[in-house]
Amino acid sequence: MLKLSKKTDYAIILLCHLGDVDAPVSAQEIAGNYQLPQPMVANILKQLGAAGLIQSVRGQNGGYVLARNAESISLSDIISVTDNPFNLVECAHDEELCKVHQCCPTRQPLVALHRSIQRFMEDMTLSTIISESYFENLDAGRTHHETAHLS
Amino acid sequence: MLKLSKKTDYAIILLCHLGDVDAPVSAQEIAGNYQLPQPMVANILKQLGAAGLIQSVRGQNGGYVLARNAESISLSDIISVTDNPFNLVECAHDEELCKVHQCCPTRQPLVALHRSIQRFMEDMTLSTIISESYFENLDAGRTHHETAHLS
DNA sequence: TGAAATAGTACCAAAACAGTACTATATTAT
DNA sequence: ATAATATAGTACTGTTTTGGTACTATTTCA
Repeated sequence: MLKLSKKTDYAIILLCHLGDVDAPVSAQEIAGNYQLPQPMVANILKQLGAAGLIQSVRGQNGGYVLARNAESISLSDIISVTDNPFNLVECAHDEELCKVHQCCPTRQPLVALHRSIQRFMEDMTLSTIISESYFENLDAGRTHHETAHLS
Repeated sequence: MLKLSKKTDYAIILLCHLGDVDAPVSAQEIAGNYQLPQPMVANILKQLGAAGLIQSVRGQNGGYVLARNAESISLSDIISVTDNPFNLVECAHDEELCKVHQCCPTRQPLVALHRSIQRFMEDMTLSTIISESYFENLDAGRTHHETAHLS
């Protein structure tokens, strides 16, 4: 349906938060701050950890921190973990999947659109997202954020 | 999952075909031509007709023709009919859906991405798609249009 | 030792997707 | 007239994806 999944939506919020602090942050803490379902947040963090985008600290006072700096994490990286790797049309990566590729009238322009979106998402890093966030500078000291993508 | 639905995918193929001929073309004819499931093709054509993108001619020798010229039908128009109107995030069109947009850390950059994609899809008309598919037959490696609207 | 945290799955309900089917109506060729 | 071919409208269904929960095991610290 050409829409970001909730999982991706949440993941961006979580990563933005981790990009703002140095000490490990727990799933419970983030879920509480943004009013997101705690088990979902926990699962997404596990997944982001398994993918190497964040590092986990186990045990009491544990949590998660970014595994690399925010400049090197792209929106494309995030979506690849929480959705599948971006594929506007199936034939974008594998031409053989297109059963009418000999006479397909749409592959070329759709692949062009795919690549444009792909490139945009690769260029948009977590640090870009954080710095573009409108209220970030005004609100940096706050510890409680409300979420805006809850339907 | 940030992927075009089959319905949209098929719709683009159908409309490209209709943009290439003047006489009405039937659902059966197109389905046969592209090896697509006939009932699906018929349903999509009905939907495109109801939305005013194509005109129907009933009765024997009937079929469908474009209701307007190919320059005035955009990819955005098509997607609006066969999927829902494009919405990368729910708050992109209606800020009020964003209950607490004052504190949302991700809205701004995601809406920027939304608008870039939206604009690309509005600029990409059916005639563009048709002419680019013509290029593919002559020069399949030609991809220099790909970042025209998103960079 | 117990509380708090991650790790790894497995599970479930609701929604969306892809595709089919059926009845009714319109047009045309014969 | 009527049979054939086409759209109009809509309802249905199986499968996949999505959104979210639950459970067990392990790690760490106080």
